[in-house]
Amino acid sequence: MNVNLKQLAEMLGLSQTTVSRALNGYPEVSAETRQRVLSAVRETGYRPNRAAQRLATGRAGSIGLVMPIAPGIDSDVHFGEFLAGLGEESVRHDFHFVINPSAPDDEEATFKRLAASGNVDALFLAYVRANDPRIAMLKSLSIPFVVHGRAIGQPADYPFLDIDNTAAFYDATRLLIQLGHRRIALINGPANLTFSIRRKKGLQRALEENGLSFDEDLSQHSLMTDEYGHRAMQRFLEREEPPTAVLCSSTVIALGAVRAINKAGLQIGTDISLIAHDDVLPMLKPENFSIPLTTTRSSLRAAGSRIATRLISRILKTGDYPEQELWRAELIVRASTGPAPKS
Amino acid sequence: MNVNLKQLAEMLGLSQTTVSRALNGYPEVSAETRQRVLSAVRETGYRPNRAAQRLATGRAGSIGLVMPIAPGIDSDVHFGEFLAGLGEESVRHDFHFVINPSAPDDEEATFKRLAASGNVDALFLAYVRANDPRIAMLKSLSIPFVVHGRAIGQPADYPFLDIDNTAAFYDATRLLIQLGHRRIALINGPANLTFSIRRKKGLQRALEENGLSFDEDLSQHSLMTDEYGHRAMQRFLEREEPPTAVLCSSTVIALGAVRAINKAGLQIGTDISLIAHDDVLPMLKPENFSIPLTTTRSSLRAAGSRIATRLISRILKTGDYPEQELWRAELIVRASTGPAPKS
DNA sequence: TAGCAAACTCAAAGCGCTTTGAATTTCGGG
DNA sequence: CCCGAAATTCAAAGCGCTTTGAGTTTGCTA
Repeated sequence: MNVNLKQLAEMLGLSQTTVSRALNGYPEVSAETRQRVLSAVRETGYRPNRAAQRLATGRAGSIGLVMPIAPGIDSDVHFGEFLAGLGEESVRHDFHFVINPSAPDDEEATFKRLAASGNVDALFLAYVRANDPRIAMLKSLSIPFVVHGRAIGQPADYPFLDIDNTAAFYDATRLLIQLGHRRIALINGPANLTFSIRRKKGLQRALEENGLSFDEDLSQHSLMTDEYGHRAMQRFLEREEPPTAVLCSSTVIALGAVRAINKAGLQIGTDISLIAHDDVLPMLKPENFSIPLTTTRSSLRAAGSRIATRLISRILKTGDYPEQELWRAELIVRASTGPAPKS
Repeated sequence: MNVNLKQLAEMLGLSQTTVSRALNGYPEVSAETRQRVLSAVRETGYRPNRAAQRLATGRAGSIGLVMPIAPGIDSDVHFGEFLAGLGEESVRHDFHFVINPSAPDDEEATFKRLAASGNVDALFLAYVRANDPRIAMLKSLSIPFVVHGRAIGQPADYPFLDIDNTAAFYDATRLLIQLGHRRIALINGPANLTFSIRRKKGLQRALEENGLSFDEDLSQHSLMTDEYGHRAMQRFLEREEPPTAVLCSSTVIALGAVRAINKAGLQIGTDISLIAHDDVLPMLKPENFSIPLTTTRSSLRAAGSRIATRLISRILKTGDYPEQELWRAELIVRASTGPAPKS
């Protein structure tokens, strides 16, 4: 049914070489011949077989991701948004992704398999953990890669794109301190992920620089869902001296936190201040909360798009991009922050 | 650096044939030889090149998806959850996905390209539209596929998995009617998607069967985000005779609707009843809403997993699954539904 | 009109694997 | 101790493409 190069060439009375060259834009084909080839392609609906192309060139036009998955593991909203960013850029260059699901304890092996399979031209790693062994492994793999995030406790000598999480939460905390807050709580992402660690550090640093002490009990780690946000906030509010302000690592967490605050009959922005990190999820905009949320903003989608750009330029050897980028999150003040209540 | 089959065979003093057979579990290899081969693989870290394998066998161990994407298009939370389901099952069979981003108006061509590329063994289609031309196209493609959802206005003579959306919203509406509600609003998904159309039909049918008329003005279509849910609900509440009950096509929509209701000073479950469709997103559980939500429930993730199962069994020609499945959503009554207020 | 570079086109090799059909070895029975 | 069947192993072809190195035309210049 489907035509292949050989048949196409035969139909045209040309050699495979010429047809291939005509298609791939080589200069040594006469304009007339190229036209003939192109219109034959249109008529027959010829599409080159990617596997063969891949085998011949060593390039596949694809980016590989490993998706940790297991019956118990929840999907992460943020993943979809990131993917959208990757896709947005990839589609321009006719690239695709190969997503390899993997049991969480088998991720390294999956990466290796993916790289060796020849199915992908580049790899991408996210959800970086503190001293992440996967990075060293990627470096050993001789295939381009970009890390979204950065490890901690090992030299940053690999290509990455990260946001300055420490600075983001440092700034947020400073704002709260300026408003008079003293007890500032944190509902963070999972404890082993570096962005969580850095955000906590940002909070801690700002507190200490202002002569305040960091209270470990006011810091919670959890999955970034509504439910956990709610639970954590509830627990904070049950304390003898509840915090007067809270930082949330995601607007999804904030959702639950806001609910807990409302339930407790407190008013956001006056009784308690809240700042969330905003990944710019289209599903959930901080400005649409009943009390619009003050946020540290950095678009996850933009990050995805940028990483695709860099990866693709590496593969195609076009353009020249910095190997390491640290984006600054914007602090956007809305109504959820206000002066600390007099106590 | 990486070994290939030829080198491996050379090292072992065997032919490529034998090594290949040993690896792929063919019976005509002596147990001893097989052991030698396997341990050599372990030592060298040999991984077969998938592109070559693909070229030789015609199979790749992959499922192809087309992801519509463009700078303006929002990512959909539901997509990630579905992917998790697909992944959960795929990982068991060492399958992967090839995701091809595509401009929305180029989807058909992208499907064709994907199928012809030889990169995938099966295709998957979601977000079915009313009279979706993509289905006819898939049928013409001679590659297995499963549709998540069903078209309307064309024979259902293709493999699909869908939930009975009509029945779900019919049941939900009946419950509301039994509770005395007469003005029931609907905040639905995009107007061109078949699940939206069917849900509306369910509502309509239940109303008419009970001698109530369907009011087109009480039905809104929108993207399934918090923001649109909020906006739609707000508009409903501004009417002279606001509805006493509302159906939401997603818990994400419900989120915004609840907010609008609260803002209007109304009490959910007494002043106004709400039923949402629950895709079982881990991020947002209906039982955790401040007033737990009555829902029609059907796990999107389970659907993804099931579709992967069917697709893979088709590819591998193992097992035998029904070609068409219509799942029933469960109606789960919680606190957000109550008797209609006396007016 | 010969001669030469430039412009085209081609045949064939090779990417790494599977699989066919044939060759070789092993083994039990006569 | 030979023979045919069963058990192993192998060489080579082929999957569909790119690319090298060489061959053929064409268009000018001298």
